[in-house]
Amino acid sequence: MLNLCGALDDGQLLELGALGNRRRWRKRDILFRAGDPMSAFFKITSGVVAVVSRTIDDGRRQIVALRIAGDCVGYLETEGRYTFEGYALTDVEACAFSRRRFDALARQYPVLAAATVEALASAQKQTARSVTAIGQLRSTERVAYFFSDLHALYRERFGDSESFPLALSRSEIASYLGLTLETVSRSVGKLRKRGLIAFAGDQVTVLDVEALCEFASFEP
Amino acid sequence: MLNLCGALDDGQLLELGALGNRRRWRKRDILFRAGDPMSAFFKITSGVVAVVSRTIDDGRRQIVALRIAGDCVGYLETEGRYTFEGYALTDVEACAFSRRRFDALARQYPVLAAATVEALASAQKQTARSVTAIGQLRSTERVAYFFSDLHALYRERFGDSESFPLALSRSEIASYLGLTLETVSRSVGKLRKRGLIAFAGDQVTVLDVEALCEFASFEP
DNA sequence: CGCGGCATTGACATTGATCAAAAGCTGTGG
DNA sequence: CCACAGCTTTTGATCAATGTCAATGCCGCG
Repeated sequence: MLNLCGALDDGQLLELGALGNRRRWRKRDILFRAGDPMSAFFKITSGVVAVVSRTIDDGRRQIVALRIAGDCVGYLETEGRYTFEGYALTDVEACAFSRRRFDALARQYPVLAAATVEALASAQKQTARSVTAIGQLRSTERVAYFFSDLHALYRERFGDSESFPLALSRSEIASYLGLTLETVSRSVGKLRKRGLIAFAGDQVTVLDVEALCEFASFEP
Repeated sequence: MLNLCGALDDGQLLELGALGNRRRWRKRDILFRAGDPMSAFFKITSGVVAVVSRTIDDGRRQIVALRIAGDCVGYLETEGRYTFEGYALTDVEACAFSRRRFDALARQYPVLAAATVEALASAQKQTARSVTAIGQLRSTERVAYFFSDLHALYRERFGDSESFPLALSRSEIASYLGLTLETVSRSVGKLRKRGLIAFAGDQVTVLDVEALCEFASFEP
């Protein structure tokens, strides 16, 4: 739940790096479970991780955020336990950092603390956008939002390709948007017919960002 | 978008206090507008403020968070401008703090930085709960969630009364939950008939928190 | 007393969920 | 290389939940 990319890649990264511990997971693995005692958080090196909330009794689950290479996950904690679940949507590589030691370091280096604040603030903005989309948009608008969102995420991280791998199944998209997989499927169809997005294997191409945002009646 | 209650009430609060500047707003006033150049954020002394998102072109608005006495609002910023709007749901009193000076101070006092992280993390958890509620629950469950949520908020801040003032109109509740005011009205009716909540003037009483949460199929 | 704002209630329309079936795809083993 | 099993996706036919529109009721305030 945190992306330390910016200011963290500074001098003291070495010291920090010393406590990073690379690990791997396969698609569908769980990086950490909500309620498990937390010791480390993770900085993703490759792959996509879903932050999922299980605050509802019955099976229902909500994907609260998507994290890709460069982002951190598993930072949020309640009473020493993970607040959410980290679920690998693809094969994933990440560095594990001891939260305790990280906090100690952050007390020494204000830059690090500032980066943490920055990362949390950005996560907060993102989640707030999601609430807005889910609360206010109708199904196809939501799906349009989803693609423009993902597009922006990849663009910000990896520059200007209009294509990126769609790591989520229909049903995963559904539980990110609060819809059913059938509705998602139909909506995706509509967007494709309108020539806003296109598929090639597991790659999505956003053909017209402007139109996509406008369709979602969402600001970019 | 931040609640500095905890660690902030420490020694250096004096220094900080020196830059706090008390102000008042009437119900329905706007504390700050999304997109306006940001200079200060606010620590609420009394009243209730809605953080509202206007990322959608047409009129639709989503209340992204509720903030009461003790919380901070207006901390989130994008390119030097407020990300969201702060809207007074009641008459409000708050202290304005210069963001610039606050940041400078946070660089000196690690405790302050830590408190900021803490506050943002807590806001993030709260918003994630909201996404989950809005994405997964049906109308009456959502309304139940709303009351249990508000109940918890007041309880955490002001101790153990089961009653608190309902600062929001049906239509405001609606735009917090992504529903229409009519649906909210009907759902409130149902909850009242079931004896889970009761009204007396502008005061709500939660008669049975357990049952309320269970009804929302939401963990407390 | 009557007006203006909010809340409630009702009738009806629409969206999206649900249930069910068919169509693609992928990998495995004959 | 083909056939088939086990997926996910697409498509279709209903149905229920919620939005929409409209009327009425309630209450405080001028």
